[in-house]
Amino acid sequence: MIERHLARIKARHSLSKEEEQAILALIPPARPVSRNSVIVREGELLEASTLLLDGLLCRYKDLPDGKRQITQLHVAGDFADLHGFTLKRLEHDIMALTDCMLSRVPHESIRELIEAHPRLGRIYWFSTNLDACMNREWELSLGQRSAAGRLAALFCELHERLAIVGLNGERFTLGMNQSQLADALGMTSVHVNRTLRLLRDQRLLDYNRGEARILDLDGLKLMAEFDPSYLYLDAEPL
Amino acid sequence: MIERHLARIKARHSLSKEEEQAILALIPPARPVSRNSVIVREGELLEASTLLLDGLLCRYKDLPDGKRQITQLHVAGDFADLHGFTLKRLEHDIMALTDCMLSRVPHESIRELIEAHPRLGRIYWFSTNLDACMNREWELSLGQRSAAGRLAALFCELHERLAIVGLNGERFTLGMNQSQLADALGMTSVHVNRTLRLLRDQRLLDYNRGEARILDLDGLKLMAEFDPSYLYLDAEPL
DNA sequence: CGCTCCATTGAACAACGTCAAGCTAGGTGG
DNA sequence: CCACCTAGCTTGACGTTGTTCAATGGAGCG
Repeated sequence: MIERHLARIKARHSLSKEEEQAILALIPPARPVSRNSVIVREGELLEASTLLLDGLLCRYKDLPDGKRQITQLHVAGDFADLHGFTLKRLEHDIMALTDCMLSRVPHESIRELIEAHPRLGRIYWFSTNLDACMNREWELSLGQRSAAGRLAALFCELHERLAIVGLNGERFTLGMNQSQLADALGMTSVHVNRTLRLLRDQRLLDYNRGEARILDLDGLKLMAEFDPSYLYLDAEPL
Repeated sequence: MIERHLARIKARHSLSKEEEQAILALIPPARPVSRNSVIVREGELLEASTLLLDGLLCRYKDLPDGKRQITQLHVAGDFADLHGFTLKRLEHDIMALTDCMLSRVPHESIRELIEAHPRLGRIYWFSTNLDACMNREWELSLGQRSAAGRLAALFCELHERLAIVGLNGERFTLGMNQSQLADALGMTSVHVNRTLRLLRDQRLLDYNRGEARILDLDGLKLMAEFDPSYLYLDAEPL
């Protein structure tokens, strides 16, 4: 499953044999983590970053009054908290949305890797910048798109990102219930339910108990005004 | 005005004399840019990053139907597009909200700097990760806070960030009109106007033609449920 | 069988957007 | 100095989107 991480990188940058070997040597054996486990707590001091090899994670922030915003999703191949390498503590939690396989990479190893391979340092820096691009796209969604547009944009993004690591297809498992979708999209679970029905009635998307099925990808893209350029699938060489 | 950039770094990390000198040597003389100029266009190939020494910039994304989301503001001392060092092209525009002083730092110089000073490399990586923290905080605002809460949170954040570079005080110039505030907060200018009146009537904030005056900072923080930990003013050593 | 979690639905309501009209301040030209 | 011009602010009336509250239903599981 480590190939998914390599695929994620190679979708944007070429890797020499040496670089590829260095990355493979970096990654310890994965361990399973079950659905709904909190992987990283806000404020906790970190000495390693978590690579997601299988399953789905989310980052979320809570307000004192109990409101929650899911700020990002992570699919297989993603480093969930590579930003922890420089931040040392996160300002959000990270939770497993499905059963997952995780590998903990010590910051010390990352530091050695990028000192030996400065270009890999820039590639991983790129990777955290790419996360920020997705954060900004979600800001656009939350601020400007309608409820249906936000839902459509979310599924367009996931479809693209899963395809990169070979998990493409019109069906995929999200594991999120409607209440969690609501927390990601800045709406209530009741309204998520109604908007999902709307999309189903329009034969765009079917979502049932954590299982997504895309019925009409072009229709979804149109509804979302989706432009995948923020995913940098045609990145410049580093 | 270069001290503002140093102050921004030093608010989170110590700098040795050598590192400080290396940064100072990096930064070319600033040039003025007038209000409403577009500094960087989406998709444009970048060979330098822009350091903001005075004034205010914003990043924004547009949808095909004309809706605009301002995803981040930059105050004096910020690198506006350091993420361009690895991304090479941005997925958003950058525009001057006020008359500004800018310095263009070639990517080649940045690369030499961080190869000579790996710790500065990590500090600048931290800086782009900090930008992402603000993006996530804005996601939280856009998704979960009320209109008044979003406005309050924006001004709390700006007050903190300006204080870091020595521009503190209850008054400051934003230069944004109500329509631009609306684009940043995911609402309409009409609703911004009404919400500003609400905050003025509650003696929390006075905003008049681009000039902000904070009347009751604690009250604003309460209204925003503001927690400044995402600004990392107590960062761990790198 | 009963429990629990989640999805679904309806009705009332609140928040925010839309449209349109006036208003104000500051700039410009005579 | 005044007349006018324009961008942006303000306000009201009304429409739409999304929320709240509460009840019902369905699926998996011990």
